[in-house]
Amino acid sequence: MEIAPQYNPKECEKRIYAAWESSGSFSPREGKPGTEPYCIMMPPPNVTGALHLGHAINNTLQDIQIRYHRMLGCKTLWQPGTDHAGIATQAVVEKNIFEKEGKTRHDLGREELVKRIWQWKEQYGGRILRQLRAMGCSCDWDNLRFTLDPVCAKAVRTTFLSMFKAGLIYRGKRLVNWDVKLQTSVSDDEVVYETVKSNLWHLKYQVEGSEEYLEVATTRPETFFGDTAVAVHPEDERYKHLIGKNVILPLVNRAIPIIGDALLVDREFGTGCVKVTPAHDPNDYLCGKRNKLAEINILNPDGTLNEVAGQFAGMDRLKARPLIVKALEESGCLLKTEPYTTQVGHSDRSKTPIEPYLSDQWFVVMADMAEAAMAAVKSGKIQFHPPRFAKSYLDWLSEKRDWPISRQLWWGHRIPIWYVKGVDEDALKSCFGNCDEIAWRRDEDHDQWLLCSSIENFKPEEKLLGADVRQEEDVLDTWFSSALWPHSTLGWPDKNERFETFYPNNVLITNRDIISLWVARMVMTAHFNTHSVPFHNVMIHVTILDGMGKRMSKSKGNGVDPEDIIDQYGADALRFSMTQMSSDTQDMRVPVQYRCPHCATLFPQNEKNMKAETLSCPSCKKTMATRWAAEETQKKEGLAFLTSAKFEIGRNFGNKIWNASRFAMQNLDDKTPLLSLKELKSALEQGNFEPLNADEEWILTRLDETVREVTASIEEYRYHEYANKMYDFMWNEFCDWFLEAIKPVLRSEGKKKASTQAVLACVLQTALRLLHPMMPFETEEIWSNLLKITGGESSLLINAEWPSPSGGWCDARRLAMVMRKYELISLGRSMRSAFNIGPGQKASFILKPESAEMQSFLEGERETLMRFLTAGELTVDKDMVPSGAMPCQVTSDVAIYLKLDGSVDIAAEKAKVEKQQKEIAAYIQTLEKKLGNESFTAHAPQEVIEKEKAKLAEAKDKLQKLSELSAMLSKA
RNA sequence: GGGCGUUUAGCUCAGUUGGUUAGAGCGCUACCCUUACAAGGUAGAAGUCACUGGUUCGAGUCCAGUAACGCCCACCA
Repeated sequence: MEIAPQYNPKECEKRIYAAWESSGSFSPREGKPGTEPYCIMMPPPNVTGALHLGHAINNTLQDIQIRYHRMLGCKTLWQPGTDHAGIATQAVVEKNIFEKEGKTRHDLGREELVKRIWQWKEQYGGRILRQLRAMGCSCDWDNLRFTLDPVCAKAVRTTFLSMFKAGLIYRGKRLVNWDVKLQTSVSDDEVVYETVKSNLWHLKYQVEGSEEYLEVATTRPETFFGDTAVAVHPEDERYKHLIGKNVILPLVNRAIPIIGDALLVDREFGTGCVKVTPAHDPNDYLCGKRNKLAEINILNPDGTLNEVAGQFAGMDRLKARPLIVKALEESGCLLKTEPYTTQVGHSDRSKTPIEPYLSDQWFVVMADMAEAAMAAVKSGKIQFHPPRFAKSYLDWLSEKRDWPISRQLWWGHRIPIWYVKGVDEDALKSCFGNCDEIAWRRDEDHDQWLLCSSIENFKPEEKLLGADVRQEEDVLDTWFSSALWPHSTLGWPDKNERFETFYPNNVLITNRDIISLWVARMVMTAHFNTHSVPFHNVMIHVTILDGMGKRMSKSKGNGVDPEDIIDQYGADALRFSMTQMSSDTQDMRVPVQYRCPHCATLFPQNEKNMKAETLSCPSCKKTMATRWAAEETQKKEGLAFLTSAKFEIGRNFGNKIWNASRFAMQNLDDKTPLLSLKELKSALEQGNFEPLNADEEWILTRLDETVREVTASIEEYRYHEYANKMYDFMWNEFCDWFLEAIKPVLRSEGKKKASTQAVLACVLQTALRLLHPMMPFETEEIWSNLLKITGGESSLLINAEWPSPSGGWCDARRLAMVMRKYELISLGRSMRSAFNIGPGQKASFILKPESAEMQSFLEGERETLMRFLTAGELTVDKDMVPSGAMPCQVTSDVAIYLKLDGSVDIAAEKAKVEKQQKEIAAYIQTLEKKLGNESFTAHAPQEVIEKEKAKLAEAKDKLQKLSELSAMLSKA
């Protein structure tokens, strides 16, 4: 069978993924006896978004757990899905429609806009699913969920109704973060603060009936139309006497009171006087509540000033600002203007400045649910990995601020509330009285009923004839449906087998930035709906940063498409590199480069070129488009894609595995059994094979340890350890030593050959199983080749059993001798190099072991030693006495001499030996000092003392040999 | 302002309950296309473990403080 000398991911990835899918391997299947079901919910990405490397690491780590548990034999479910992402999606579609057709959502109307967004979803919603498949994610695609689909919608309505019945849902006027562009409120979490250079305007408010005036400062002068008081500190001697009097607002000549408020006013700041605008500032709002002040709204929903602003009514508040300042100045009420740098909240979605705005909103009462969610973590029912992330979760929940859930959008779950006027309660009772799915409550303030129902397409107006019935226009915050994800996707509230099997989920794997937005809310709703935790573990992984240390994100422009990496390096390379990066301490910097489509030159992405539409290649000077290019014509020049050298390690490792396997398979045949570690062990015990040689004992022992360590690493979410252990085992132990060591046996035709083939096949197939969760495509490809060559029945590695160690291959003494052999080879090679003996040139070595046991071991290993050392001659002589000066290296129980034809520079050799002597003498000194210290021997554990003693003995042996060598060189 | 984290080789990062003569990959130097692999092999150079103090027989590892950087939360008119 011909196997290519390089692994080609493109050739096999699609084919293998199709094979997995068509075999039904992604669907949960009956678990083996003694195993528990295992389930992970994929954090649902925004349906119209594109995944970047942050998602790639997230999904790689999930897939590793899923594949590992599948191999353990668990009934395994990875639930995939996407999120409708209310604001983000609607904003994108609205913008697109406006650009193409010049129409706003109000021109289109609700029904049409929602229809358009669904179309958009159908058109672009496939991209992330493609990306996930390209990455090799083994999710249960047959049960793909979407937060707006009927299953999730039912869960949303049911939850809302239960909360309504429990009195946890209320409607109230609140100051919300108003996005004037999208004309919706956004939650605190969706507001980002940006530093803005502005002014601080000092205004003069004349005290009524007095010559005195108060000086107040503001960054938003237009809000003075909404002022309903001026606050001073009640203990402030400067102003105490004015409390209770009024000041006259300039231009509008409205009198407002001077009040004392110790909470709002910081005496040290500015003038110590604060204008109070309850309807447009969060702190002022609270102050207004405390002092029962009027709330005057100055804005229209679109951000223009309303009639309160008199001559400025109808103007955008930002455009009106300079005019208002001018008017104030002309009226003599502007005292001064000073430059001021301030933090202004911006909408994360539309990037426009947020206006605090008073409006009617729906809220969920958090107190009890937050308490329960905190208890779930405090009691250990939910564990964070690493544990420190529990703190940010608990801190956020402890604030227990009510959750504003209404959004003035059209894309989302419409709030299942109907306002009913003109009927009495008897009418409601007679229409809906015996229905569990309907509840109502009186809203005295508006002389109406609030009717809530979980019934799909509920049409109360059809029953309540003659009444004034109107459904709430607002939709629910996206996080409301995401919060239900762990149970809604499993079909809750309907009783079903899937829910019973997989709920609670085992682990949630996510990034830390949504611990409060999402994780906390899932725990709360899970408790409310199911009286259970949604999952037992929360694994928080590293954040991917760009080369400048900034978080990778789509909007920043530094996001790298996983498919770009896969295109260049392959999915397994991406996955391996991601896994290896995934330690739990540091975030991972991934320096990003552009790749020129014309000449393949790589050049770094930086602040300057990050958002450029086109770039010119620093090498060939040709133009290329970036993915920011607005015009398709620009892209015809060629599209630069983003890449990062970080993934070369994965590709190189993949190629190494490929070639090691290729070599192995070239040396196996259809008589070679594919045994597990335990099967091999028992076959050996039954005498079915020749006894193991030292290298075989060593590699099997190492493999056993690797199985143990790697299993623990995955179980405990130490992914980078998993990657590194596999890397070391495959590259440094399996390839560099073992494969080299067994080459002669494989080329021979002796009795031993079949045994060595069996060992090789066992090690290879075990390693493939261990690697599979991390590098599924390549291992699957090699697996199928391996089965063909050894004549095994065809099967998929994805469903193979996870290895378990066997143990008892050889004792520690034997292992130490093998390691000594490798050490001697390294030392010998070092000498070759030091004396400029070329790679092809044969050299002569003499080994001088201390013991007869070592002598006989090394005799037995003569062939390997000679080959690894490219030796033409090798003597093992316990009683050897060096004839004249010879280069030498020592270990504690064997010395290795290099025989040279020409003369040796005795002085140079002596200097080398003396340098080593010095080093080792210093080392011995520190060890002796340590061991001679009574406190050490008294305090340190016995184990450590023994280890130090062994080190000392070994160092002394080594020094002894160096001294002999030195003495000999002096005589020469 | 509050919280969390980071600082180890030129770069990106490991370093498990303190027991290290401090590791890896990339990059660098020298030699090698040797019949699995040049996406490779062999040998090598390279670090005052941010700084200061403390605890300890012993500190990269624990404690306190300082500095720089990053993230989250809150936000002063």
